[in-house]
Amino acid sequence: MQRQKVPFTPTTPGHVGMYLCGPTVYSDAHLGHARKEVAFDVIRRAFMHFGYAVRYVANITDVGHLQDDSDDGEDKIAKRAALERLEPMEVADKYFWSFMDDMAALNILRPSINPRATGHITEQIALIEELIERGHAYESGGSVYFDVRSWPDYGKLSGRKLDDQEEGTREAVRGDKHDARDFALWKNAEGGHLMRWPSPWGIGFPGWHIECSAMSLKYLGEGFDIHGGGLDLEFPHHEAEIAQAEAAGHAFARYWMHNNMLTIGGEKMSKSKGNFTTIADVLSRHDPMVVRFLLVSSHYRSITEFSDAAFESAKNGYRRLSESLHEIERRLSDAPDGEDATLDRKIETHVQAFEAAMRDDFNTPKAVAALFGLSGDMNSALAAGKVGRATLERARDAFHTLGGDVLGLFAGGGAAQEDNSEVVGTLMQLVLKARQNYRLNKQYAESDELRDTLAQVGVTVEDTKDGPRWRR
RNA sequence: GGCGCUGUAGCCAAGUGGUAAGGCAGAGGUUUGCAAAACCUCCACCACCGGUUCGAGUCCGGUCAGCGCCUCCA
Repeated sequence: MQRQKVPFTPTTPGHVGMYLCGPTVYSDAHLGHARKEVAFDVIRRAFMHFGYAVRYVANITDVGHLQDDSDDGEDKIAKRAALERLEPMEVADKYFWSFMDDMAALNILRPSINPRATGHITEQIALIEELIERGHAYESGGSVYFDVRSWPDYGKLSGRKLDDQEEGTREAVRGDKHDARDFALWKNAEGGHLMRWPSPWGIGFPGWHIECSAMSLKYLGEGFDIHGGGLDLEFPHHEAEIAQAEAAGHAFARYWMHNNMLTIGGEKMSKSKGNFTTIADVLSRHDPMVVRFLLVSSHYRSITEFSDAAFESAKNGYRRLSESLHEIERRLSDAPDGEDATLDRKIETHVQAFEAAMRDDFNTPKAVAALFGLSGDMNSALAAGKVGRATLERARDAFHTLGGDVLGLFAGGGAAQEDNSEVVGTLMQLVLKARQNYRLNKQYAESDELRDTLAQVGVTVEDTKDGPRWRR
């Protein structure tokens, strides 16, 4: 708990246990979620690349927590349920599955364990009972609260002191609490809460923070390695998780990692501000790999600004990399045997630069730069002539391993033409053949017209030594 | 008010005290029927003012600007 970059040492050699705070499933996920998921997915992939076995636990919050601390506050899932005329669990499942679809599209590896809060009510109640026994929590009016005054360490993660905090409106909603800053472990479900469970304190539902303490300890064990999440969860969510676990006598996460926020026009993208773009919306307009590339082009701890220009830039940059890889693969078909020692050394240099960057707090922008270095050297060499098969294979493998396996780019070969039907492919062949005939007859007006028309619908035609090529 | 972060080229974005990675955009050239792609070349008074140092974008102090958390938020 040093609030700085430190070397990582796993609890169990060769193994890494990671817990990631997942979304509350009550509406479509937005780009901010994508940023977080991609950031930690890359971290997980990097550990795997360096030979660690990773157990990756990412939870789903499907209990509707309160909009605020007042007892009559509506919970988000219930609110949505009323709006969509659905059962609360129907809402949770609907957005759970849409979240899963988004993650799959973004090429996020599936979690080893994907626990849901509603499936771990027993564990949460057990943890609350431990806290009451140890005198760090108290029951009041059918609810249970954590007594922050009883736990001096409260605030150590976010570096704050209780007495410095602004109290403001929270005084007004103190309710049953002894101290305005105490937070709920269990809430009385009076007032018609739809999601409710029996407990030693009556019918109710768990507080927001307790699920993560209970589930991470259950699946990763005491003193597990890494806990991650968005920087906006550092306080109070993660602070509360630590207090709950440690006050109950359980060693908690040893390393904390927080991804920084996405901004639009300099302002944080957030649900409450309404200035967000859903992942589904972005994916309808952009190649998911371009989205990933954009996210990975800035460091996870930096604030990242989003704009149309950023997407345009990412699109062109990503194409440069994937085209380079494609060219290598094309050249492989008639490559001469042998290798090029000088080029091999350059490839090795870039591979090492990439790995060094990833070892240094997962510096993906630097790693991406190494990929561009690899691409540049290969393009240069290929422009100058033929390159030996062994060297081409080495470069291709580097692209696949680093860009593909570690950064998660190049999924599905990275081909932008994958979704093209057989019909489109056949039509394009005919059009290109017709255009070639015009060109051979020097009827350039006609051939250019075909090319221009295709360009208007977003199809680019390129004439190469090996014949015409097209892409979208 | 408390805690914390950021300010690097037109845009995005790295940067461990030793004369500023990378990408996009732009300019010139090679190639091309013309393009596209690719290749070659070019493109930074590191917000401002002091200080420490042989040497500071990097450390310290201050100023200005912006942002985040302290309430649900990735």
